[in-house]
Amino acid sequence: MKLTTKSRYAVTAMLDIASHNTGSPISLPEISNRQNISLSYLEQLFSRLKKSGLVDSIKGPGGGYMLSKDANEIVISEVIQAVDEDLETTACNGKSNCHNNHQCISHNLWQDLGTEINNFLSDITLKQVIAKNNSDVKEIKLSEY
Amino acid sequence: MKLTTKSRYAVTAMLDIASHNTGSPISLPEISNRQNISLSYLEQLFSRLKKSGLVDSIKGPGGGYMLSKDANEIVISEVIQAVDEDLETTACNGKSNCHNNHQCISHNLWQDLGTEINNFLSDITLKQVIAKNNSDVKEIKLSEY
DNA sequence: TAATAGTTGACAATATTACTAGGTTAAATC
DNA sequence: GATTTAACCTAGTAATATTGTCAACTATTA
Repeated sequence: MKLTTKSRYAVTAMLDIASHNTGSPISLPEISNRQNISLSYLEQLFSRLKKSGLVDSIKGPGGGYMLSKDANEIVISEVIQAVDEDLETTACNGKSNCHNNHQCISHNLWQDLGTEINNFLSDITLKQVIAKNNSDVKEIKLSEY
Repeated sequence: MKLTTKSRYAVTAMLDIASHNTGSPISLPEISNRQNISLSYLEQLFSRLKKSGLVDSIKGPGGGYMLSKDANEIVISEVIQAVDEDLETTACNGKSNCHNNHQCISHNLWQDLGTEINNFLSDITLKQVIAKNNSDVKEIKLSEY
């Protein structure tokens, strides 16, 4: 699980579509204006999102992108994984060139932590984030979902 | 909260020190060998970690770095924040150039999510990660801490 | 059906960040 | 005091993120 501005842009854009879900597609220029993300960059991100099957596209005037499934079926982690390839696993992990125990241990520690973060982000859907926001609650608490 | 290889290297290195805590300092060449992280890169990371007050250093032969406080007082999030400056907050956030509501809403959505991730990583200390690993449990579950 | 404008899609160029290489300074041992 | 080991500093290179430009496609409209 990698978490950068790229991830944030992708999630933000998906949230934008989800919250403007009127049945008709949302164009990238719209999202670019609303979210202050460069159009070129959005195009690259949505190329990935489409390849991952998270959005469908329609060309021409009135076209744009739509969520491929319902907003409560798309979790944050899959959006992130669509645009940010995973962190490389360490060279040592499971391979023969790891000579001492301590090395593997430390590597596994981080891997487990990464898994945990991933689980965390797999529990939150686009819809949940938006619903929570609409209810005017300042802080989002996972336990409250 | 930003999560990259840089973060992972820093956390791994800190875990390495914490798990070899014999009172005497740990040198970067040691960590470099055990964790397969380039020495030069470790030096840069530890420059940040020291500035943030997470480690103390001793020069010369037999020198190295030590945790500045106990391993159960250092949480994962502060290690990450020491080496990876925070994600820039969006240009719109709280400023006058945000003209429509949707924009701010979407920005806040991500910010809240970021806060939540940060809270999550603030609940886990170096010591907890190591203890969990020593107990031979495959998966780490936050609820079990 | 031809022209036009809105839109996705592909590719090059720039900016930022990750990572490496080499040298300098401080402390310890011989 | 010379040598070794380590932190510390400065610059360079490689990779990635971000932006800019242009081509290809599609619906509308005349």
